Amino acid sequence: MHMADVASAAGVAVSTVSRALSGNPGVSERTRDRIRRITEELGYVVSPEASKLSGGRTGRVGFVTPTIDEWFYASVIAGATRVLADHGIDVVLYPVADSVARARFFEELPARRKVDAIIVIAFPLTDYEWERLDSMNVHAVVVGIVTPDRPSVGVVDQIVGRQAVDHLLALGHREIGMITCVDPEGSHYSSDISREQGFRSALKEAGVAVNEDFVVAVRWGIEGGSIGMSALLALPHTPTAVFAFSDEVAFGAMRTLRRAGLEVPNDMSLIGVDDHPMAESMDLTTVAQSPRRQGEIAGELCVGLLEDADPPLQISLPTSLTIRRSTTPPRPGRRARAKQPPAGVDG
Amino acid sequence: MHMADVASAAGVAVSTVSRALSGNPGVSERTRDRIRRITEELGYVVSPEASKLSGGRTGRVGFVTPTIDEWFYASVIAGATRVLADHGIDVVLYPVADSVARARFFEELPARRKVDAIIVIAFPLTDYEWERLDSMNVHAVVVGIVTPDRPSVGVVDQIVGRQAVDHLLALGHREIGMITCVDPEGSHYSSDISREQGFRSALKEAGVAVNEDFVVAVRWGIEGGSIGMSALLALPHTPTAVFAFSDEVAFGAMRTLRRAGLEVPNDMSLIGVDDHPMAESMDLTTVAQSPRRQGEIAGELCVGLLEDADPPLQISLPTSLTIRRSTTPPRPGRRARAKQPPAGVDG
DNA sequence: CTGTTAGCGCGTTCAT
DNA sequence: ATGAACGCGCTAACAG
Repeated sequence: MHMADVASAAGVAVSTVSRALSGNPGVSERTRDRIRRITEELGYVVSPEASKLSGGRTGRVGFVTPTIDEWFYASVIAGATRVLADHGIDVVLYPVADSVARARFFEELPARRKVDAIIVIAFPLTDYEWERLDSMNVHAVVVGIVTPDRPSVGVVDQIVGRQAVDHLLALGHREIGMITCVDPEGSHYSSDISREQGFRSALKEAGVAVNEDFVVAVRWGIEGGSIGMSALLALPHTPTAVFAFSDEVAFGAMRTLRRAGLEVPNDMSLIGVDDHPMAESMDLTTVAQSPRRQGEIAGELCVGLLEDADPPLQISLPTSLTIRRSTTPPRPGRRARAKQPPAGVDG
Repeated sequence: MHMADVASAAGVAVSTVSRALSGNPGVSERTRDRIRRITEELGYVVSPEASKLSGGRTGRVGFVTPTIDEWFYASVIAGATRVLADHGIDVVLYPVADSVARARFFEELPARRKVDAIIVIAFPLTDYEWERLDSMNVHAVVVGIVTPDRPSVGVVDQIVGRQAVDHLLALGHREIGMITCVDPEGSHYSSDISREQGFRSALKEAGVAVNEDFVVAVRWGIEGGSIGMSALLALPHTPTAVFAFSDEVAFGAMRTLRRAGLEVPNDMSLIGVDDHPMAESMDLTTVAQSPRRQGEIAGELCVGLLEDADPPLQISLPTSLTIRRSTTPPRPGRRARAKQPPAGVDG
């Protein structure tokens, strides 16, 4: 079943069919409709390969992402995929889980010649990596981090940190800790640095000195959060409130607190970032963002770029403080102190 | 930069370059190595479009999946993507979130001519849908549900139900409820039916009659679980233990219990399915499965099929009971009874 | 508005 | 072991 079959069935030339199907001008509406109908009846579809080969687009957008199965990344991909699907664009996945895969991706560029655009999720590229990406000669957009000079959409992580800390300050907390994240290989996500900056500047403006013991860096995730809180509880003097890098980190922190026999928020206030689906169930106060929405906008950005429109280049989305029951004013005289030794896994 | 450039740089014909790069026989190892080196130096990559057009594969596998941003699906995709990437195969996403998108997918078959194989995640296809899929003339594999006559990998949901209920029975429970799931449009996931079958047959074999009031069907997810538990608590006579369709459903159920002032497991034992990343933190007893592993195997199945190997067709993976602190023997005389009215959202 | 023609870049015969 | 030539199915330029 080729375009020629449709052409002869319609009694026209292939070029007419091509024009009709691609939506290009130069065909009468009558002919176009007839050809569409016949195409339908015959169940014919244009071969994307042949189409691309002779000058068209690939109709594909590639996603470079650290993981697929974590909430943030999955949500971004889901949002973008929905939007792109509406435009008939397929999404191809290029996971770069660790530094080896990452180096390999930018070295070999497996997406070369396979996509019309690349979307990079939430990790900062080195100059070399940008150079490689640019060498592909396709559009590139960053989602999750607003990036200067690049089409990008994300939240402003300094503000995220401020919102969280301002809330704790407003409640009366002065001894505030932070559990931030580094990736297993020691590099940074960029959001970690920015959120910590927000944390520090909010405290500074409030005239509160940062106790460096209160800032711990762990591996991202529930387990990391659990370990981070264990470290804080081991301090001779503990904070009365903790800002966790993300909700999942906060969940881990909650686990450690619970297993230590401590109550949130009475013994310790806790605030996260994301508004993860579980946050409501856990009564976790958080700075909400919508990765799904970010993905959708990234998709729209891509579509705009591909259509040679000139869409706005840097889009920053607002985040909002969502107050639940994990934060409360500090209780004078009450201070977190493990009532039971933390379980082994938390140490 | 085309194959011709590599050919002239190497002083050979394009056909030789083609053979060398595609790994086909008919080239001396010396020549092949030299061509490879030059290809590398020039940064040349074969055009997948042109390659496919003249008889090759697309090098792509499509995923038909209800969602991308839920843990189970995301994990399957992540597992498969990793395996397929090792074989140089790209993954393309075809989300079918609702019945409209689903009907449209099988009607228009947007994946036609774009992939070498299709992987369907965890939903049962109708005869018509299979017919459409088969009309694409590519391999199709099902993951999540072991499917007769089709290459598939999954767990046996009847056994899942049995494992859960047997555990509750062994603890001494006799009044056991189940929160199962239907999709928002009333159709079934297949796993729901099978797990309920397991639930019923386990009870039957133990000589315990099923109290039909104890079986409630809700929409999948945390919210659904919350509503399901509210329904059970509203009963004049409540179960002492509940089997939730999945961990996320169980999390919702836990929320309702907590907000009703009830304790798990003392007032109610609760068991889920999956071993979701949050299950450990929530101390949830569960029947563990590994969607990631299922995805990996689905990927391997695909690779085998594409390489004309004949891999095993139906692969069922074991599930294992993971006992945590959400299940305990029933307390005689103690029975779940809301101590506070459930919060509005839970009603 | 429609038909004809010439590539798009590569795999694959068939020769050599 | 290597080269030449054809065709994969389509789009774009040109001709009518």
